[in-house]
Amino acid sequence: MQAFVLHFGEMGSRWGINRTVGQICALLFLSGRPLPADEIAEALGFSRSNVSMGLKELQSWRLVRLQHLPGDRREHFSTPDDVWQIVRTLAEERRRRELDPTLSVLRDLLLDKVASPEDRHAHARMREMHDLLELITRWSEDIQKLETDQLVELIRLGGRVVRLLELKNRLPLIGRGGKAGAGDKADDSRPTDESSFDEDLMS
Amino acid sequence: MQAFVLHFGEMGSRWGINRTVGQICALLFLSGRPLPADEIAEALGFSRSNVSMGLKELQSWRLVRLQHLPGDRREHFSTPDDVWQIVRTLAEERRRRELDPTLSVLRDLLLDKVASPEDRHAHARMREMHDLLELITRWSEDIQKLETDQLVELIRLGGRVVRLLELKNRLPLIGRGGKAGAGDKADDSRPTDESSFDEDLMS
DNA sequence: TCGTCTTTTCAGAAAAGACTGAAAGTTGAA
DNA sequence: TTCAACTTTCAGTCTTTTCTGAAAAGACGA
Repeated sequence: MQAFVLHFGEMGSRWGINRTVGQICALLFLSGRPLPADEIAEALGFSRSNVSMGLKELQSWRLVRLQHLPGDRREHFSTPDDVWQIVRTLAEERRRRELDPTLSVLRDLLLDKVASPEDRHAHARMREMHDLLELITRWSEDIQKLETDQLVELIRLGGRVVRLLELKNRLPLIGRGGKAGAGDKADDSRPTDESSFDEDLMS
Repeated sequence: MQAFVLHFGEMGSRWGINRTVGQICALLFLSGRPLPADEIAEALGFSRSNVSMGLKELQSWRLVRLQHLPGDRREHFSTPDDVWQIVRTLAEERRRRELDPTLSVLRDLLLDKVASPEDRHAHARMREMHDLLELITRWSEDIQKLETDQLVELIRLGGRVVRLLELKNRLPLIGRGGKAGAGDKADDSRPTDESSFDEDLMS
């Protein structure tokens, strides 16, 4: 447990969240029961107030839930039981905090007039970035709608699709170069090379 | 350009990379041509040596390439032309730096003997975490094998699948047997409960 | 080889961030 | 209402990270 908690402390500090927060989260995750702040402070060797800060932060990430145990006035904290739930919450929160604001900045910038040829290039780059982030945002929103077991299957499916394509590439006699395929997405108007992929998949 | 660079500086500092590095990367991305270190320093208002550090860091992330322009002794730097390439490199590098070490720690910890019932629970949690991370690692390795346009299609496909399932749920007359799926979890190898998901998809 | 142009390194200044103890705030039972 | 149990806040300290200028190291042409 020691090692796990310390590792996630380190990991935490590579991300936005700091060591304290990482460790608290790891501890709560491993612990079989909700813990009160003072036990956390004792277990990790942090000051009580530091733990209080950390817990507040974790709550803002929706990673810990506060609950009251009968016969104990102290507040107890716990992470969700399901690892997948934790990861999903984390992903969603990161999207909200990082992707969304970035997209919003990009949208604004794309409204500006292009003047110099230097700007022209920069503008085009921003659009590419914008489109990419929008695609990912949309995808992650969709993903969030799935039940966890469906999500797991979708991930496995992804892997299988890749391996399938890979296999196909090794047997070039089957791969004819296809066209076809009706409109798709549309939102970015360019005639993406379309077809090939889903057609291959579905066949 | 100003705004874009500043924004990515901020974003950078929320991630592991620092403001300087984020700004340098953003600047190179927007700039239509490779830039020498001193131009970067001037454009961003950092000291020459700071830029040198930043570039070194960016190179360790494989996000910038060094090149020599004819007739100029200075080294020039540029990001890949393709946004997708950048994001993919970033993802791969993060996996290497964050997921892999974590998995390795978890694997080690899972070898330890379980003693107390407290440990029992912690052990189980670590296993869940391990399995999840392994699934994601595998998936991301698979994903990396695709050409960019295939990847884009796969992402779109994912979204479409979700919307399809969602639609199906809204028309319960079609949806026979809910949930399904016997054992889930567990490593891989065995014939995963298979069916339910992809069968639904393919039909 | 030297001299010039360029990059890297590094010790320490400056800034940012984490952490603490003390004090103020909150809550619920009596 | 008061008190004790508990939580939060915050000013200040300590730690870490970032950034700089000066100096060393490297590269190239003459």
